[in-house]
Amino acid sequence: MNNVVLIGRLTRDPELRFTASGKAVATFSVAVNRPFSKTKEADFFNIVVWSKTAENCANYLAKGRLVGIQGRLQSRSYETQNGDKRYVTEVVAEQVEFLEWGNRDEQPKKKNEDFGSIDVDLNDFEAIDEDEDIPF
Amino acid sequence: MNNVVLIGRLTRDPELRFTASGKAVATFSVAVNRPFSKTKEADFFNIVVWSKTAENCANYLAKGRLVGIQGRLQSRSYETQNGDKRYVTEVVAEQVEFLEWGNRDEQPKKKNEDFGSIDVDLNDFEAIDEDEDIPF
Amino acid sequence: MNNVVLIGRLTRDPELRFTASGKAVATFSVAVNRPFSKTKEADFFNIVVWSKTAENCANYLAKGRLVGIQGRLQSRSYETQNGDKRYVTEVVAEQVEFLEWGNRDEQPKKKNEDFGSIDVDLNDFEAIDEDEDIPF
Amino acid sequence: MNNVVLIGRLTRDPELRFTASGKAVATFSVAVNRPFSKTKEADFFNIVVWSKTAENCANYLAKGRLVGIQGRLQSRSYETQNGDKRYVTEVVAEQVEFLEWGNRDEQPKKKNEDFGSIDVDLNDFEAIDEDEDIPF
DNA sequence: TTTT
DNA sequence: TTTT
Repeated sequence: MNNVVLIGRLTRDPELRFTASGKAVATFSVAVNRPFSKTKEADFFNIVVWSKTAENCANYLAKGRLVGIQGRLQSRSYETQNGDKRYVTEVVAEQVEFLEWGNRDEQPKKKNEDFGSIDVDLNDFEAIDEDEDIPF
Repeated sequence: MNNVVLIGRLTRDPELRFTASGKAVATFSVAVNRPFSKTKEADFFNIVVWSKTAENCANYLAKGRLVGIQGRLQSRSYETQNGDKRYVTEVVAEQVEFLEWGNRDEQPKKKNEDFGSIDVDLNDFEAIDEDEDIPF
Repeated sequence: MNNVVLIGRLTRDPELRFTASGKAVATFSVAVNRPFSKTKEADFFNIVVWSKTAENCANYLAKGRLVGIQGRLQSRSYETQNGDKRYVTEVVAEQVEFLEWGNRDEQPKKKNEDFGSIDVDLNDFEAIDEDEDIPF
Repeated sequence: MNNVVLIGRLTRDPELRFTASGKAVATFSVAVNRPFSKTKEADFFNIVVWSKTAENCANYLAKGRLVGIQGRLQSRSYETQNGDKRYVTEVVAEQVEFLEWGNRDEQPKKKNEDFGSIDVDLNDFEAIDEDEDIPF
């Protein structure tokens, strides 16, 4: 059991990359406001999204937009340039719900819905080699 | 909205510390097995628990025990010895459910229940200064 | 462990009532759109909120508004007029996040935030007698 | 966004049925203990599981076993014999984690693991016609 | 720097 | 190294 739900705003535009095997991966960071604390304002989390959802995020999301995210927590380690190990915890999104549509050119087509949900395409999800490295 | 649920096993005994103001904080790490991946076996997360729940965890949990955790994700930064900033993401547990009781001396009193739940005491929770630093 | 997170729209204005002991309870229903199904469009759930949060919901929410809800599932039984038992499942909200502010007179004071979070006041929460009957 | 996590015990053995198109569906009920209430002891929820997971539940679970469930809430209506509409809320499990293995003949094969996870087979999941009626 |  |  490993389940995370967040509602927050993108702190920057999503970045889209591709794995060696051609699988799309989008990454972005999200600011989640804290309800009970006035002095420290938000928590910031790195989000990883795969496949079709990754492309949808890259196409339709932008800095500042409000999203709902459901997924799982993942721990990952990597080596720094100086050769020491670093550990990071990130959220692998299975579902990204757009809670605000843009008013820019990247406006989504489905414009008469006031909010929509861009979910994992299970076909893609199934094809994911979860052990394939994230290309960053 | 910031909600996490995990089921996993402690990778070490909990450590109990106290803030300057005397508030108890327990920390431990949990290994959560991945269902869909055979090659990479588990994710590891740091858990922070406050107040009465912290003491209960310190008293009754031990390395290897299975727990259910409900809480929220938190991002925190600190300075290394060399002065550079490091960012960590951890889980602040609001509820810790014991899914396995020990068979050691630290056996819980309520021994004829086969599983129990040690939840945040709201009295304590309320008293928490969430901006108070974790003492580590 | 009993945890629910929903994002949906109110299907009607919240109703505010009070228990015999004077505790506020708000109830409303929420429509949650299904991502994977085109033919059946939404699921509908009854939400129960207590205390200060109940009053906030009654004051600031209205039919059609988008909210994020975090809470727990509850099963409850009651007797019909004809004396047979009926079972219902509802969501007891611990946190209600306003994802859309109204543009009516019930506009919230904190008007320069574009979304806010109205959480359980732990003081009140603590005071709740969870076995007290919901007045309906 | 529609996400539920429960930990509880089966109140009866799972029942396995098949839809007209041959899709497996298992149903069972789960008792979830309440942490904050002494007088009312548990909430009871109906669980629906599809496909391969349904068969795994039918084969390996039994009354009394402890499980972790992750899924989504679903509302459904049906007609009684007398022709009036009844509404039910149930949990459609996407993941069922066995937190206790049986010591009966239906012992799982993977016996040297002390707990395991039987997840939705995405292949099956994908094939589900979510609008197909549950056969009860 | 990890659990079973 | 952050959103509104």
